[in-house]
Amino acid sequence: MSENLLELAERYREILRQSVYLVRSMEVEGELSVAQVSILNMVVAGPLRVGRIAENAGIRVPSATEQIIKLESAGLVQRTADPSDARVVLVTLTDTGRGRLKAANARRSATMARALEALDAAEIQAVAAAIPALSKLNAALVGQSARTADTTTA
Amino acid sequence: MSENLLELAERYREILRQSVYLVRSMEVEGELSVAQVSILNMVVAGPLRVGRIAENAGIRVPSATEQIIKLESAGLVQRTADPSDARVVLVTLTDTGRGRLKAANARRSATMARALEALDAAEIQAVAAAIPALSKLNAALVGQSARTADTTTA
DNA sequence: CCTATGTCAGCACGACTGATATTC
DNA sequence: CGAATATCAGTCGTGCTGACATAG
Repeated sequence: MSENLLELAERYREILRQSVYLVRSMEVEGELSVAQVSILNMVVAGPLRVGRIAENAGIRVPSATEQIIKLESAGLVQRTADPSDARVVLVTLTDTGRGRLKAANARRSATMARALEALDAAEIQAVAAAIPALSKLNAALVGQSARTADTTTA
Repeated sequence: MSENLLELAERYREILRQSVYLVRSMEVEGELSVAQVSILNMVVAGPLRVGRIAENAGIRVPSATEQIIKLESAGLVQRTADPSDARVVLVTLTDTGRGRLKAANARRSATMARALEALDAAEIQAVAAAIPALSKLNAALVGQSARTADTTTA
């Protein structure tokens, strides 16, 4: 069994490797970057503190701060102090940000959907059926690596 | 149907977004990077020219050159002129490179396999069943973006 | 002379660590 | 005062474009 798992792991790793480059190649001049879309997608539901954004994104707080400042400069989010704790900065999506995010998401999803059209019904079904498992797999990987951050930082 | 495809596209994009960061977080100090492993994996089967490596990796030739030079400095590959065409540089894996690659692959696959163990049998089956479809999906994405490279680069 | 192949130079983006306010 | 939160400064990795050298 561990044998089969290892083989599956290798094959999925290869898929992932390709995907990393594909995601990069989906970037388009003048549009929001993947990093930016990721953050904006997080604050669609409501204001989030910087630390929480970093955690969700799988990056360190300073990296999140940097992106957020860029997004603020572009007028896509707003930074406000948390009234109950002045150390905390809450990031809120602006209307402009909402619009740009929607457009970026639409374009990216359309690109992906177009690629999905190259698959036959059974293959599409297979991808759809795997989504929950892949999501769980990602969660397991997060818990596993858990970065050195937790123990190292601060 | 296009509706369903769009929804599936969105969900898969989310998986992908997470994966990009997870791949990064799998990096370990002092070990080969993803970029390097990718290239080394290509030359396991035999010598490859720089242009071909770039193409396989989904990067531009200068980027490939840079990585390859680093790998050569580290003694993991060797660059030799193609006897039949002196413009061509052939990249060959050294024994050292083979060893280091094997170790890196083993560690990464083990990490992935450990995460897969968090899944139940049905979920593992779902992932395994989706692999060919995902592979095809990646291929479709490659063909689609096709980068501006082809027409732009001299 | 024109094309193909690869390399060099310089740049952009996005992550990281370490150090520093500010607030609790 | 120590811990938590965010930011600033400086660095690194890895990609890109444009210019260039060499070979076909």
